[in-house]
Amino acid sequence: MGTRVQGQFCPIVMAAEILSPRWSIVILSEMMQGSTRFNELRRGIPRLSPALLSKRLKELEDWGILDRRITGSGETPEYFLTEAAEELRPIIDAMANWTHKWIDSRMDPDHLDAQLLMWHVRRNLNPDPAPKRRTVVQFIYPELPQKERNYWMIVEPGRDVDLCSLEPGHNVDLFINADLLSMTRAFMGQSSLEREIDRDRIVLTGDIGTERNFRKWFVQSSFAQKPGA
Amino acid sequence: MGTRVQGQFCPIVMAAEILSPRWSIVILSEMMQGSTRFNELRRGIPRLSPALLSKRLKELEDWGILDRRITGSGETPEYFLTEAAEELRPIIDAMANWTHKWIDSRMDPDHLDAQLLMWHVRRNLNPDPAPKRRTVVQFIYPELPQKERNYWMIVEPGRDVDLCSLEPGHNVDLFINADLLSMTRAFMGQSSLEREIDRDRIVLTGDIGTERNFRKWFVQSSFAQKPGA
DNA sequence: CCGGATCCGGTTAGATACTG
DNA sequence: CAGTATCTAACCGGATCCGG
Repeated sequence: MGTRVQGQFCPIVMAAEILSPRWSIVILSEMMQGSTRFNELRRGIPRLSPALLSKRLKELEDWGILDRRITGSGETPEYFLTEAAEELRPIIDAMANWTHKWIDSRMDPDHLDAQLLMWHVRRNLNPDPAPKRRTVVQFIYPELPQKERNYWMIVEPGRDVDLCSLEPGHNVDLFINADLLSMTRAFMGQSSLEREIDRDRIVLTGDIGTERNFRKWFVQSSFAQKPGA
Repeated sequence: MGTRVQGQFCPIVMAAEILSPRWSIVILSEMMQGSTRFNELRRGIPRLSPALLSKRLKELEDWGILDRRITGSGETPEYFLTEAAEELRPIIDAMANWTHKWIDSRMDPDHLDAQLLMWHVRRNLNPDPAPKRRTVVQFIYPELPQKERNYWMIVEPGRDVDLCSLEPGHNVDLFINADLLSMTRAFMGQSSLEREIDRDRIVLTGDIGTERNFRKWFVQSSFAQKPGA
């Protein structure tokens, strides 16, 4: 029968007990976007340790919110949302929209995180039209100390976009010099890539075809355009 | 400008950061039901320590989710929901309905809590028609050890219903002998007071007029009747 | 009484390393 | 790939105390 509620009569207190532990709703959100494997979730949620992920998955399974299955023989486990979890989807979506409307503007311009931003930009990058051959884009944040300044995205036809913070050793097709706050606001939707380029806060240099492509590939955070924005 | 988000780009992660700390959404829920004063919230949320309440109120104020105001001169502070908080109301309501639908049934019959149940029953009691004079109802859970067995509710016209677990020294008008699980299910909506009385799991003895009244006063948890039940 | 602040022991979470 | 193990830091719960 799974985990049971101990003497609670207020549904909000119970809901909090289930959904409040750190990362629980983030894990559910990630699964609602399609992840089913342990390491897929790890990749999808930076800063979540495997120990805690393991613990949370067990808890959520015990609550009947997700289902751990081993599909084939010799297969590794997969996690699926139950009907109860599906009915949380509109709630979690609403929370995301609420945050975008009321909290996004409170981003602290003094504590931005280039690496995490790049991670999200890569995740949202939609390389369409696909390049004919491997294409390398280098992001440069001149204001940052050497170690956090450079990021490379490698776009190869038929493969996931790769991100690294060490020189990958390929020719760079496009350089993007950017102000970190501007790139952040362009991604989050308080601004846009085009506007920041017009204002010279983001400067694209290099192959003109790649530049044209990249402007199409760059996709804002999926919550940037939602109603209430 | 209040608290600021540090380098987060996923709105769900941000929402979790704001709403996940223990009691945060319970406090908001309580305020959505009308509480505005510190001790009103304390009374409304058993098991929440004043220290943590104070901390959470400050955090929520910093996020711009509630507003601390001192209305008159020499007045004590009052807390009010901001517009951002109001837009959380449908989300919190939806969470409560979700819990009722998917989690209520997981109540552990071996770890019920009579005192907390009585606290909620009192809170939901609607003494209408009001009695002419002070009326005392004694709840008895024969299965429980002596110390947790008896509760008294004192209904006086024009006053809040009072609850105590020590003999209040008044004549008792109505005795309610009940099975704890049955009373719990009657309150939570998996059953009803009438049904449990019919099945003799809840037995009312004493003044017949008070009995008739009590059957009307007893109100189920406000979430018991919601859609999705 | 109201609105907190302080202290302390137990629980939870994060970082890192390691394993079948 | 899918987790454990271990250690430390942060957070929480409960009791107590304080000033108006």
